[in-house]
Amino acid sequence: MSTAARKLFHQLSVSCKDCSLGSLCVPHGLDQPDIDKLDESVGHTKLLHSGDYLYRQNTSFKSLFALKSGSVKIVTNDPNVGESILGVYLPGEIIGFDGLSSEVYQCSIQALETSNICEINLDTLQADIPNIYKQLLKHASKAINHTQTAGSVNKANAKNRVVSFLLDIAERYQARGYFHTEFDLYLSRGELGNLLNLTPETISRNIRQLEREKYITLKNNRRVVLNNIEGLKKLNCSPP
Amino acid sequence: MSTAARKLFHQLSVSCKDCSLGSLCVPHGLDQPDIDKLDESVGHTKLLHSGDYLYRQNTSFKSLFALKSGSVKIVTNDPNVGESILGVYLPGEIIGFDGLSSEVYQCSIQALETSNICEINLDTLQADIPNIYKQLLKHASKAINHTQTAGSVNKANAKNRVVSFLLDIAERYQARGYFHTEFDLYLSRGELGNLLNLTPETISRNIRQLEREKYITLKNNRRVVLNNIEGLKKLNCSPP
DNA sequence: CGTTACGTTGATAGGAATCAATGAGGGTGG
DNA sequence: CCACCCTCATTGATTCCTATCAACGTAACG
Repeated sequence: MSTAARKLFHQLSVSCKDCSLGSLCVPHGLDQPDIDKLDESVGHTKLLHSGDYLYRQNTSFKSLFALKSGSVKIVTNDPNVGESILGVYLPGEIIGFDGLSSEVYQCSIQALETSNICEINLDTLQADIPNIYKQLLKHASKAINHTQTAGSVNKANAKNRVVSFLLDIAERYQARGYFHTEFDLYLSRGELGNLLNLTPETISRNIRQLEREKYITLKNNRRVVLNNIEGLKKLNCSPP
Repeated sequence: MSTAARKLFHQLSVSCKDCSLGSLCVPHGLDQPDIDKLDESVGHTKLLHSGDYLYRQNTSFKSLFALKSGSVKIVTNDPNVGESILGVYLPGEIIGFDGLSSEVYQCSIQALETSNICEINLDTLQADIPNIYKQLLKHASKAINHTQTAGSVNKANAKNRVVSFLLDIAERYQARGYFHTEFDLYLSRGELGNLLNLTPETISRNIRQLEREKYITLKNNRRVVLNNIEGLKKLNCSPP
């Protein structure tokens, strides 16, 4: 880690009330005493590098986590099917619900880039902050809604699935106030295909066609610029 | 409603501690005082008939619900895509998480048969029972896991999707102690196709082929008998 | 500079969608 | 009670989209 990076990292180890995520994370809706209590239960920021695991499938549940910066993928490994990528998490999103019901993580979380993550230990929270459970329940609810709509993407053809994915990422960045018309795809064509139930070849063909149609521009194959978000949305509204 | 049915209905209006669902529902993990508090927050059992809505998409969130008997489907209506069936709920499962994060139900719930449903009013629960939030969070977590695995079914071919659906229903009945090798499909071929991202014709062809192969037996087109669950599981493990 | 993994592009094959026709069941009204 | 209608299910023929197979290009890395 470079000196500059180290400095940046330390800046990120702040308390919940000073955290740049602000209302995007769990504390939203809590009053000051509750946030202070939350602070005590939130461990130091973890630093993950690309490829590092936050936790692995079939290990015992320890905590929920809040993604502070970077991005990670959530994957399951079923011996019959192989590795399935279920989605990606962006800053401000809560990770770990997959382990809550059975006390064993049902998925693995792997960093797609350098990422900072806060640990939310439910045991130390105890019953101290009832409101925080309400907040977590809301996050879980949002996760359910997102997973469900992501599942219905499978009804669309290949092109619309790719477009839906790009728009989904853009909207999630936008909802959190990030620049949303240009971002890195930290997933390879193969991983995108895995996520969208398509082959790498089909992903490539459709991304290239979107580029020929001027909807997007590619930089170095991994960075995508959305030139015409409204056009992309229309594409999805009126299937060919 | 017949006299017998009315009598049955009244029998079902019992308190949480006497409910036949027992540990399958929310109270699991709560102590007696908490269950008593829960009882106060649980409204009378609602009776729904086939086609009735428990709630409709885009209406404001009121409560979570516990399905006591019967079955319902959860659907979303996107003007671009039309109606999408996201899944079915069986007895002991919690309904309504889709409305929790935004305070507006994101889906509709429609009864597939005569069904009894308990209402769980979160407002009256307040902060009285911190543990209940823990329980609800676990239910939400389970829902996330289920939705995710259901989504990965879309990677399979048509036959395996049908098999996965049948096995999923069977396992959920079994987990709750119900007879699980014979049950009614309250979904039409078209609805099954909608749920599994296939056409009614494809559903029909695959169901009939499973019947020809003796894996299942159909009664009146809607009732299915699983003759060889182990065989069905093997089918899914080793795709052709 | 070779190696390796990833991405692109083309040709072909396969599986599900679509189109079309018939069959079966359930309810309604004559 | 039966004929009719309407919806759903089934089955076959054909089409279309994506997977598969194959070859080549490209970039990062030691």
